Amino acid sequence: MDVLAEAKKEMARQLSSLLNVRENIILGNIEYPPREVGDLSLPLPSVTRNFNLEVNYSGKLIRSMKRDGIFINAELNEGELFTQLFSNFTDDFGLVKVDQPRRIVVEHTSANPIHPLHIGHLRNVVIGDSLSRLLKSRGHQVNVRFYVNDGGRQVALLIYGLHKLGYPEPPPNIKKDLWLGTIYAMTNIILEIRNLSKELESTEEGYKEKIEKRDELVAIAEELREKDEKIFDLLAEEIRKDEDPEAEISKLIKSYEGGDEKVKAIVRKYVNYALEGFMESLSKLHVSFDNFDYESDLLWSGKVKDILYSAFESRAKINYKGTWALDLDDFLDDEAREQVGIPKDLEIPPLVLTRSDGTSLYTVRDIAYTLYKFSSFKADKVINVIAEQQLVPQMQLRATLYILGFPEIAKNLVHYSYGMVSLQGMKMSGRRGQYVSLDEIYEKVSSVVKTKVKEKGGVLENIDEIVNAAIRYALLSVSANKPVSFNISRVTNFEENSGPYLQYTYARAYNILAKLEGKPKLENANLSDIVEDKRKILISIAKFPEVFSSSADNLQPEAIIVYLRKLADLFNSWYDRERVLQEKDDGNRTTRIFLVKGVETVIRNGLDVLGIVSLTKM
RNA sequence: GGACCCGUAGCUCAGCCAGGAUAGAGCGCUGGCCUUCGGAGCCAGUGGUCCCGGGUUCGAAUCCCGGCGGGUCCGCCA
Repeated sequence: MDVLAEAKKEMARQLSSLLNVRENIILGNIEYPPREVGDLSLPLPSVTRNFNLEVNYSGKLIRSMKRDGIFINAELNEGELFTQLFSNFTDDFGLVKVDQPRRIVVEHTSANPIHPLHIGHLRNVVIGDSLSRLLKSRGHQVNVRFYVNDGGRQVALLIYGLHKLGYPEPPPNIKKDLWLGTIYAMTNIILEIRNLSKELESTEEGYKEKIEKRDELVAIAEELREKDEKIFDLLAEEIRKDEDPEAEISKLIKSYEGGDEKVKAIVRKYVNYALEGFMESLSKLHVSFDNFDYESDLLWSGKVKDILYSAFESRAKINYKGTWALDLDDFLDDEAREQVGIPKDLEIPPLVLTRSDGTSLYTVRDIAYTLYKFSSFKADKVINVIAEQQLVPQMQLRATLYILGFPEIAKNLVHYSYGMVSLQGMKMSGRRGQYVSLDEIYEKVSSVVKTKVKEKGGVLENIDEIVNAAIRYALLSVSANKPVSFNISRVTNFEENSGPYLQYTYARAYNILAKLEGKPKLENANLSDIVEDKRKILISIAKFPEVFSSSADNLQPEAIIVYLRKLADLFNSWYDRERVLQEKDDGNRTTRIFLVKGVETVIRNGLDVLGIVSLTKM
């Protein structure tokens, strides 16, 4: 039950008759004043021209109201608030369910199965998982999916490299995705250098830049070679023997798309090795998926072909650079753009339908996948957690869906975009093997946590949960659309602004309650003890239902982080000043126990929707 | 060149979408607090042209327009 909402209603009801303004208009303008002038506030100019009035009201949840300049400030009756809040207090306090649950697909992470997950993926993982948890807690039906990108050129390139090596098995002492990543990067860089050298032979144009670029690539190649000289040299040798590697890769894509049984078995085997590695990394962060969708299944099922057929029938079809494409720009009017979230002035590039060799392209496969996500879960809404770099392709996707006759799907497809992650200035490239893997990050944070726990004489059993909290907090506390600079020393700083700080605060609250003998009775509480810190804590607890609901409805997990940190600050300040269990007065002790229970519950529920485990010992 | 994102304290960021009172945290720096429920804590101090210039408004960090700086994208890659 949202008692604070009741208080606001009471305030609005009174002012409604006084100002002759509709109640819900007032309700929508009530805010929390920044300073200690009251608990709730209505700026008069937002609802009326009549500023010069006097208010005199004393009611149930609202103790008093008075005008202060252009504001009407109200003071809450903390005793009534306390009684109402705790007379109906449950373990799931604040996790308010929506009236009309919806069916929502969240697709996230979906990393290419060709190299280990790195820090860029980590942001995707953490955002996607928190959104899923938030929406579930809000009462929606949520389906979490991982798109396995096994249909493109990148996997084909990896398989090409593995083919040159005679399809080796990964050595037992190395993580499979890491091993694949090295082979992929080696293959890619050898081919890049080869292609560049060819260009240098045939053209004078941009000679100097190309030489410089080649030198850069050679330097990267040398670094890669150090990882495993035998494999690198063998790969380079075998690729050199190859007359036309690009044709080989193209052939691979064709036979895989065509469903060649031998190729299928090989590709699936290695792709699944990569996925095994992913899941091993992700399980440490408590991330799981309901479905893994292989691109190739869409191809083999004919769903991609169906899309192509209808695209070929479309009046937007054009001939583009020697192949077929859809002209998205001229077939979307301003209204359509508005509906599917494409800026009016943006020139949206045509959607190329197939490669000249007949093989399929990512965005086209993604159209089939989008339709599949909607239909297989009967989804009202699909949220794709994808980096901002893919803004334009995601727009092309929505535009195409609109043009091909799926306007509703285009409208309900949400691109949840997030900014770049950089690691202390270093730029990452999976294709070149330049990245810091998620496992490395995890290990680094973990070793710092171990050292700290030992220093403090804490328990070792929850180290993994502290690492998870530190990582999630660091990535979630920055709004998704902002770029993030991931800095290990900041992530491993567990002072006030951190996940472990919240866990620590939780443990404090929990352990007070754990030592409790007997059950406190609400009617024994001394309401006049609710002053200063305690009053602030009470009001803060009462805000949780509102914070949670709006965080979930606006897809803003960071709002919960900010709120929990403020609550933890309030609690810790008070904790240092006053006792709970040692308090002599029974009435005061009872009041305080209820407040601690409130804090404990709110932090537990808040952390839970963020995927952070509340610890009772650390 | 065009489009999109970002610009708030020395550093990292909340607040901006739904305008409201004297702009908030953490780190850093200075100085204090361990006989009491867990010091990963608490208290005090330090620190701001909210990138700049216009406009709208009773009121702008927040909305609009124009700049500046940084990033991203503009592929028959994903």
